[in-house]
Formats: sequence, C-alpha cells, structure tokens
Amino acid sequence: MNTNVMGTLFADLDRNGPIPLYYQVEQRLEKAILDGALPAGARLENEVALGERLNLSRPTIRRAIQDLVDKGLLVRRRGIGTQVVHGRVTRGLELTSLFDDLAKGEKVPTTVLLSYSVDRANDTVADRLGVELGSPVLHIKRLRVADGVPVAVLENWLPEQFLDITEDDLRELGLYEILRGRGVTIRVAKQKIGARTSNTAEAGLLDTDRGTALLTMERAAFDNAGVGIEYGSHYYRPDLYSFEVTLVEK
Amino acid sequence: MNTNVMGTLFADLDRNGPIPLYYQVEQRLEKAILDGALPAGARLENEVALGERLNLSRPTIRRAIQDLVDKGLLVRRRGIGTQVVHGRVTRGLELTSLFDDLAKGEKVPTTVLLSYSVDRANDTVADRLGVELGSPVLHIKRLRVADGVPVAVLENWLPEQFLDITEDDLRELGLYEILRGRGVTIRVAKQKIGARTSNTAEAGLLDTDRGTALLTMERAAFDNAGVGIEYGSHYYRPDLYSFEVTLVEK
DNA sequence: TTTGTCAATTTGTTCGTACAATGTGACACC
DNA sequence: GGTGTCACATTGTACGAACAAATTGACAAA
Repeated sequence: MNTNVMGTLFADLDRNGPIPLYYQVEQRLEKAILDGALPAGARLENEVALGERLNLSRPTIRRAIQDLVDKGLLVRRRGIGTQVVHGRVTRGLELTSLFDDLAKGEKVPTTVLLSYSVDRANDTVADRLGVELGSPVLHIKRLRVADGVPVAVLENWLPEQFLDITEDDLRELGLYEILRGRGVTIRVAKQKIGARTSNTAEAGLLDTDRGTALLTMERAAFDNAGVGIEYGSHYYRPDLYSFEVTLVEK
Repeated sequence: MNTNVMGTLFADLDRNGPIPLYYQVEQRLEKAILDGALPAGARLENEVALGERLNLSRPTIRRAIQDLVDKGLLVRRRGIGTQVVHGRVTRGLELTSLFDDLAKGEKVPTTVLLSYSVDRANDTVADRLGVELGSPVLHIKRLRVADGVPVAVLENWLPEQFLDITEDDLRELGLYEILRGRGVTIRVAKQKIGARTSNTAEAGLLDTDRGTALLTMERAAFDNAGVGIEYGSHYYRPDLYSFEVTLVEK
C-alpha cells in the first residue's frame, strides 16, 4: 500500500460545505486512479482502516468505493480487499455519450442548422416522447462539423415546453447544453445503435459517396420525473465517429 | 397508493436463506413494475412506512429502491417521494447485450466454427487482454446464424487459461455460456460500436452484397479481479441486428 | 391578490454497531 | 509430505438513529 498517496490524498475534506463527504472521497480516489497515482492492480487500504484514518464512518467509505466499483474503476473481493482494475482505465465517454461530446477533445465543433420548424407529433415521435399524437413539437435538423469536416446529421424532436428554443441558440450551443441551461437534467436515455447504407442526399451532407456505410443512433431521453425530453434520430460518418460503452455487471 | 398490491407483494420474505433481503425486495418490486402491477407514474409508499410494514430497516429498503433507480425503473425526488418512471419500461437488453443474446427470443441460433487455433498474441490482443506479447491465446472465428440466416461473424481471442475449450464446446454453446459454466463471471466490459463498408469476403459470409454497411463491435471483457477474459472483434448484418443501451445518469 | 413564512412530508447524508460469508495462510495432524 | 482445520483479515448484509435538504401546502401579512 502506498500510504504516501493515501495519506496526502484526503488532507482537506470539507465537512461543512454542501458537497457530500462520500462524494469528495469518491472524486479524489477517481482522480488518483485516472492520474495513475493509484496504478492498475494497486490494493486499497481496507475499509475500516481507511475510515479511521480519514475520520469517516465505514458506510461513508463504502459508498465512495461502491460508486467507483459501479463505474468499473475498482474491484472488490470479500476476504481479499479492494483493487484498482487491471484493464486500462479509458477515461471513456461512458454516460457522457449522452451529451454532444464532439467537443470532447481538440476538435473545434460547429453546427449548421439545416431545418427548424414546429410540427405536429406523428406516431413515432408521440410514442417515443410520450406526448399526444398531433401535439406541437419542435423539429430540428442539424449538421455537426468538426474542424471543417462534416461528422454527423442530427434530427431531433422536443415537446411543447421547448418551442421557445431559438435558431440562434441552436447555432451556438449543443442541444444538451441548452437543456442544461434551462435547468433540465436528463436522467434516463434509451439508445439504439445500428448501421445502414447511405443514399445520395445523406452522402452529400456528409461529403462522402452514396452507398457508403452510416452509423445510426436513435435516442429517447427522459428527465427526473420520467417525462420525455427529446427524441433523436441521427447518423454519423463511421470513419470519424464511434460509440464507446463501459458495461458493469452487478 | 395501491396498498393491496404492496400488502401482498412481500408476504413471504425468506429471512434465513442465503438471498439478501434487499435483493428479495428489489426483485419483487421489479417484477411488479414490469408486470404492470405498479403502473407508470405510480407513487410508492415512503421509505420509513414501507420499512415498518415489512419489518425491515430503512437502509435495507433504500438499497432495494436505489438499485431500481440505477436500473432506470424508479425515480426519487426529495420531499416528493418515489415513482415508477413514466417512459415505457422496455425490458431491454441492457447489460445482457454482454452475452450471446441472439437466443433471446423466438429465433433458433446456430453456430458455424470458421476457424480454431492457438496463436501467439499480437500487439492488439496483448494490449486489450493485458497479457504478454507472444503468449499463447485461443483464436476462434464463428459465424452466428439465426433461423438459417447468417447474422454476424464473431472473432475472439482468449488468454492461456482457456486453451482447453474444445471445438465441440464452441459449436454447441455460446462463448459466454461456456465461460459461465467454468465459473468465470464477467464484471466489466468495454465496447466500441461503429460501422464500415463490407469487402467481398465479409459480404460472402453474411450472404449480402459487397459494399453494404456492416455494424461493428469490439469488446474487451474482464472478470472480478480485473483480469482480461476475452477480446472480440465482430461484425453484424445491420438489417438483422442492432445494439440497445439504457443509460442512467447518477 | 400576492407574497412571505412556517410546518409537515419525504428523501439524502452520516454516524455507530453487529454479525455473516469468503479467501488466505499458518499450524497441527496423519 | 500432504491434508485438513482453525484463526485472521476483509468485504457483505442488516440494524438503529439522528439530522440536513428539498418540496408542498396552509396560513398570515402586505
């Protein structure tokens, strides 16, 4: 055990602030793992000892560790202890693939607004969003460009409460940024990822040849209360984009 | 609140058996939701009351509810209560997409073993599996057929400890079935889903035309101890298969 | 009517404790 | 030398308790 790391890692826990203690511990541990301070395979101190040194109860420590286990960063075995996973820890997209994450790295993302209208919900949209058939929905279609290269075409439908999102908003910000700015938080999203062959119009938008493969994604997103927020049907240039998912069996 | 349902739902908790109490509660609740006994939007009794009626402590009840929240079945709001999510609950693939899940429904899956050999790990395989470069690995390539139609080509590499898996095993069972039978449990899997255009050989195997789109998936799987179990590089016929993922933001 | 305040309800966080289950290693026994 | 057994370490489950934070609704005040 690297007591040096663990010793200094938790020097300044804010016991009065609004941030939960378990979350502070969790974030510090996660950072240490991703930074390599806790290398793959490193064994953590046991829960009780850790709790004593940090002056925290065992349930609090357990909660922090459990969250990291759920994220796939740590592995626990009864009678043995807790270790950092061996598999390289890819600071992957994980749940952030929820968001417009083209801006994740060095690329400069821009957006071309292809269409913007208020439509009446058809069967599919009404079903996925959980709204009345024929109710007004905001229908937008955007071309996502990274460093001047077209990467994806994003078509979305949003329920009545978002009709006041403007064209300028959409040109400047990602959809999920706009929603966050309005205090909306996505809680559950159901995605379906597939592929198909492009037609002429699609290929033209993405600056490729007709008949090449497209990566497709359909998504329905819901907020805290389970209300439908957004339904999207998107296609991506597969040479420029792919989906990464980390699954953790419980 | 439908007290009838809640009243009878927990009549027979096994307090001495090996199955944890929180898990028993969790499963009964999940079943009630999926069966429709607890319809979308239904409000659960509050945690303390629920605990009193079932003679369980609040932490136990909370654990059961929290697990279902993590699965995207329930939604909690402080000061309000706990509700069943509004969005249709698709008994989706979720984590089961980990497994050979073509047998999920009515289809009859069969497997053609295209190749079977013991190779030395190349760069990619050694890296993904976390084994020494050049160490022996089992290399298999299978064609997955459902109801007589070829659906996917699955190419896998497994580390030294699995060299004794036989060709007959592979023809009869899914890979993950074989692994489960040997007491191996997958804990974390990292997947990358993309698309590309097929070449002649690939199209021939899948009984389609050259140049059509393929859905591709790479996966590295790890066990409880974080040891690499399996690396796979697969491609699927996109008109017959797609990936469904449910994301839950915490 | 509108606004502010307060109480009630409900989930969120944190503590403390006890015992069970599992894996490891040492030790005695054959 | 091999084998079984026992103690030990560590995580898993479950209990009880207290206070904090967020939401709602009722009521009072402007």
